[in-house]
Amino acid sequence: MKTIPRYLEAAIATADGTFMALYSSKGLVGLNFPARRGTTKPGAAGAVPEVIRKWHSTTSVALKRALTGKSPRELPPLDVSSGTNFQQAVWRELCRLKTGETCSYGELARRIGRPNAGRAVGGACGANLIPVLIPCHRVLAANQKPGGFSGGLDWKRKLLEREGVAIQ
DNA sequence: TCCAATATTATGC
DNA sequence: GCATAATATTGGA
Repeated sequence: MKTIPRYLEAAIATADGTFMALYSSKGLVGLNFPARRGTTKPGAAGAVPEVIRKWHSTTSVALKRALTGKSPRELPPLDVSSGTNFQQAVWRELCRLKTGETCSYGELARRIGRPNAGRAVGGACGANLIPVLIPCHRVLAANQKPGGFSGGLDWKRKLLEREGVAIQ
């Protein structure tokens, strides 16, 4: 699962910056937080297949809604083939969380049938390539402690706050 | 195959 | 509260 064939990158401009979406032939593979400086320019949009343009449109809308604390109406197909079985199980479970709902790593582990794999769940969340759309930010540690976040704890706090979730 | 690292959790001081 | 041990999964030597 290291083989990264060839992905297509497309930019999504939001009020919080320009996100970078990564697509494969199967669907959305990854989503990156806005890079500090001059993000790589939106590549040649002309070479983008029709399907991906549609996905990108859906992704764009879903992302913007998610950023404002609302649940996306529609998600593009997610290509999670880059993750292990365990990770995919975790991500699938994450997608079940509704806006404003939170869950602990331990509880999440329990839901996927690995009651003691809380730590591994943390690892799976950290390996999540599609933050925001796969709500890894809604996962807190046991005592409602913040835990961590790939794109920076700052984002986690901001996202949760917009969904009406207060964290210590 | 083994070793080290982790966005955890439960327990003991 | 802080330090320590236990546990699951992953990635690399």
